[in-house]
Amino acid sequence: MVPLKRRKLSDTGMCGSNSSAGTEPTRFPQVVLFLLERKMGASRRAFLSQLARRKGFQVEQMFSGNVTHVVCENVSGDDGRLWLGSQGGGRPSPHLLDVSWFTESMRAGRPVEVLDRHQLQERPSGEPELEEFSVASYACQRRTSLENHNSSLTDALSLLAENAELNDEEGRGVAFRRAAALLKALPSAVLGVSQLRGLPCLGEHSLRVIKEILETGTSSEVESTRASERFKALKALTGIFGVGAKTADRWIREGIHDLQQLRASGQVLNRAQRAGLQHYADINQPVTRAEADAIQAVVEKAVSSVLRGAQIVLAGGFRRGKLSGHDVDFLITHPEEGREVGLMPKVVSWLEAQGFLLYQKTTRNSYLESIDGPGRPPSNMDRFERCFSIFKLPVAAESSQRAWRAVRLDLVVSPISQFAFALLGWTGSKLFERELRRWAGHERGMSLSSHALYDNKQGVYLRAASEEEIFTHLGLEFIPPSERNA
DNA sequence: GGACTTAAA
DNA sequence: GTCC
DNA sequence: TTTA
Ligand SMILES: Nc1nc2c(ncn2[C@H]2C[C@H](O)[C@@H](COP(=O)(O)OP(=O)(O)OP(=O)(O)O)O2)c(=O)[nH]1
Ligand SMILES: [Mg+2]
Ligand SMILES: [Mg+2]
Repeated sequence: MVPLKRRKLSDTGMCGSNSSAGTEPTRFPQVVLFLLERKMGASRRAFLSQLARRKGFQVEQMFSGNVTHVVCENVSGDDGRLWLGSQGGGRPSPHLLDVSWFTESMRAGRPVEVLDRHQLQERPSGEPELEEFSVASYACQRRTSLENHNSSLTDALSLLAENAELNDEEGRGVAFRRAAALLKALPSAVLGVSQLRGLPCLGEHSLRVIKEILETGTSSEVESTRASERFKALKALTGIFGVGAKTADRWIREGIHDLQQLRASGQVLNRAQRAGLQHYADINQPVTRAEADAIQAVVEKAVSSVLRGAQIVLAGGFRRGKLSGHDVDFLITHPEEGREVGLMPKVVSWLEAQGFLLYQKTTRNSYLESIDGPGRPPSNMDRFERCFSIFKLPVAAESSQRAWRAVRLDLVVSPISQFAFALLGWTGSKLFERELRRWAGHERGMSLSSHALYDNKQGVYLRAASEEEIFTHLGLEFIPPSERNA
């Protein structure tokens, strides 16, 4: 029913455990052991290390060129060699051995001769001990916390995704986004591509990039893209609020590659772009959680002074637990359906009157519903839904400096009947939202937006008073906000 | 060879 | 680029 | 075309 791809993961696990010094003098100076922690586990590694030292073996805590014998458990030969290569070789290669060599040597009280059967096999030896590790196809079927065990890999794939998007190749972009998101969801660091073959979203190209990074530390494609003039120009220009991939591409074709050239060009900018250019440096500086909290206090004051009982919720990346973001997102509602009507212009006017808004664009909601709709009266004449703004946030500063910074602020007003959809839609991540909607359409024949969930087969809207109810409608396990960081 | 999230301006 |  |  549910698309699910299963495969074994030969787990990893880098060094970093602590253990006591040797208890006996070294009896076999020609043998220096190193026990690979990955898959063996820190406590078993410590136990085996101590055992070997009591028998007079030299066991190194850290891998170095002195090591002659590397002992592994449940690690494939490919992955073992990959790990060895990543240690920066150059010296004669040590033996890569299965734990069977170790146990036989302990029993014998001396290092036994290395035989073929001791060499690391292509297949991990303790097959039954391998934990089965399944990865669902859709990002909305799995948990993705902020704890990322593969950040060098996901950074690389995310850059390729960004580059595709900047070049107006959305399909390619989302493919790399999905590949990156899959690695973000893994419970441990990837050791070798052999662990990944068979997983969804990882094709030839992504695996090639991953392999190169595991073997050399970097990807030549990623680094050449990062260094390319086109990528740098696209990033600089789309860093302007109101400038997307197509406008940036046109400007580059006209010889405009940076802000200086743009200012000198006399290009006619729209209002959003003029504001974006004026506040370029501030807007491209990360917003901290403390700044988000400070803005929340102001927005709460604005909202409560124009409508008693109205409620405001921090959404976006901060609701997912991020410590910084590119903007701050708030949802506003009222427990009594309809009381929120006309609220957005009032809140915006209050903020403007207080001098808090450097820029704002308020957009009307023309969302249409039928009698079976989400349960609110029609007539959307004065339903203002969203406000994209630039907030003037007071900050501590020297007397010679300005005492504020610009922060992108998004406000959303939602009727309580649609609030769960708005909350789900505005909590993200962006990829998580796309995957939810793709799941809804492809697997359930439904259409999900930040206003409603529509059953295309029954021809009815499905009501929901909470995010949990929406997941239930979709036949998905509930994923809490902190686990939606796909 | 086509889909790839959905909606507003 | 990946999947169907 | 850009934004969420
Ligand atoms: N469906 C859908 N939702 C989106 C899209 N872009 C953004 N959203 C939703 C999910 C986001 O978490 C939420 C807020 O957008 P933001 O651009 O502010 O992203 P977010 O807050 O996650 O990250 P940030 O820390 O601000 O960089 O809006 C989109 O293209 N489609
Ligand atoms: Mg945000
Ligand atoms: Mg936002």
